[in-house]
Amino acid sequence: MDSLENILAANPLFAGFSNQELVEITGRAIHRDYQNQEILVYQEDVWPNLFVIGEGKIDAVKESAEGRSFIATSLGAGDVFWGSAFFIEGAPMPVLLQAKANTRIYTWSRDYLVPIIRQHGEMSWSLCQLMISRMQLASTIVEDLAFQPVMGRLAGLILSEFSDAEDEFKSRELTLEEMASRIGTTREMVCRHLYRFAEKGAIQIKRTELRITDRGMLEKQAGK
Amino acid sequence: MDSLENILAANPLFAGFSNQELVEITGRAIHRDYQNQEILVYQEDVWPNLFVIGEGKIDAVKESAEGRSFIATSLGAGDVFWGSAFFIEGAPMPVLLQAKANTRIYTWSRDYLVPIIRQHGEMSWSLCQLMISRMQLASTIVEDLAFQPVMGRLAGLILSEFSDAEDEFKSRELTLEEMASRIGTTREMVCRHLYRFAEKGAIQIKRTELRITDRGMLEKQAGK
DNA sequence: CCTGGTCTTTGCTTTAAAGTAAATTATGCT
DNA sequence: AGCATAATTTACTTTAAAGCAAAGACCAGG
Repeated sequence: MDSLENILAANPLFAGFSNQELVEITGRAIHRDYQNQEILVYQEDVWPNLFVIGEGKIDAVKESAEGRSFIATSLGAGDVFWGSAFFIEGAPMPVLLQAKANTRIYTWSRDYLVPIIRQHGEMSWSLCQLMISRMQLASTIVEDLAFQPVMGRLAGLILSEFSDAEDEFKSRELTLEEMASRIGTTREMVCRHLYRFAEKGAIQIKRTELRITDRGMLEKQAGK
Repeated sequence: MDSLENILAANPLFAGFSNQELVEITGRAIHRDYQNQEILVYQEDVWPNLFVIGEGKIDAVKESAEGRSFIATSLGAGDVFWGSAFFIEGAPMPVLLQAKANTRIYTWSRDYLVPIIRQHGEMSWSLCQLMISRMQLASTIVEDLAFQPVMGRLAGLILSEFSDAEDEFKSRELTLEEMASRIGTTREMVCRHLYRFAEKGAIQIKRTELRITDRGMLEKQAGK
């Protein structure tokens, strides 16, 4: 595991600070550890903190009243995230945050960090840039949900998860359920479409492994 | 029409500036006028500007290769928007911007405005807050597309567009096509579901007017 | 007042997606 | 190794959404 100092030094968000300031900020961070599957914050909670991931993995998940879930994004070591209430008082979390591995995060409260950010134009600016890139992610999700049928979204998912599995079978790291949650459908649909892709020769599948045999076909399906 | 000075004075984004600075910034704005339906910027374009709407209305629209379109949001007088490239060099527009009325905007280029923003922590901070609120909008859209069937999304749309039409018929300002674009479906589907709502007693409809008769039923459908 | 164009409405057909249930195969644990 | 549990696969059914076509209503302009 990397030290917090090294993590911040590598993060553009903290690039504008002097060493001394960084030491101070580092000292004020509160670290918390989570087990795999543990929930950090629930959707709709008002959570006025910003954090950076030391190690592990966190999924940002939307859950419906009926129990379906949609994984909006996954965050990993070095990534920065926040509760909406960090920026806007009383604003609720639009997603639930759940650890997908043993995870350590370093958090700062709104009360401590916001005054520092407001003084440092550079840091606010970097935050703006980070938000723009997140926005682009969200934008892609909307596009896919609005225009692409399940098959197209699944093709995109396969390409992003198994792009290094063109020459050899690669273990399916995601369960059907998880794949379904990433593209907004059910595990049965994912399974059926996987086999449909296999029939058409785009992929080969075993029960626990997958391999891309015709990337072009998948790209066409994904509308790229 | 309001003067640009008044518009900026009312906008939290420019709250941190002195009168003198505001005069300078106002002087550097370039105004442009658009006819109804005219397109300001195309999706995927690299457009490094920020603007405020003086008057009129602008829709942010996603278009699919097959010709379907999805209206992500509508902006009106006083609203601030930007091209992604204003923040991140080379970043393409995630949406197309189209005037939905005769519209005047005041724009600033990245080259002029970004250095000013980076120096003013307050302005960057306000931008962060604005982005968070936009993100929450996007978040709601994803939630609706992922979890709500067309009927639920339509119920939500009716509630937001006709909330002041509980006692009397209100002219349908949006065409079926436009409603469809806002919830990601087709005009025929919108029409059918409108009549289904009418059958159940949630609304009353004439060809060009609409009236809510059972708000509770719509809210339940919309999942609120 | 007629006419062409746009918008709305409706019926009918097709397709995609989802729900249900059950069999099969892996996995982890004792 | 054996057993309980979780994940995958498949068949079958139901439902939602979309596509297509045509009829009706309205509007603007000649």
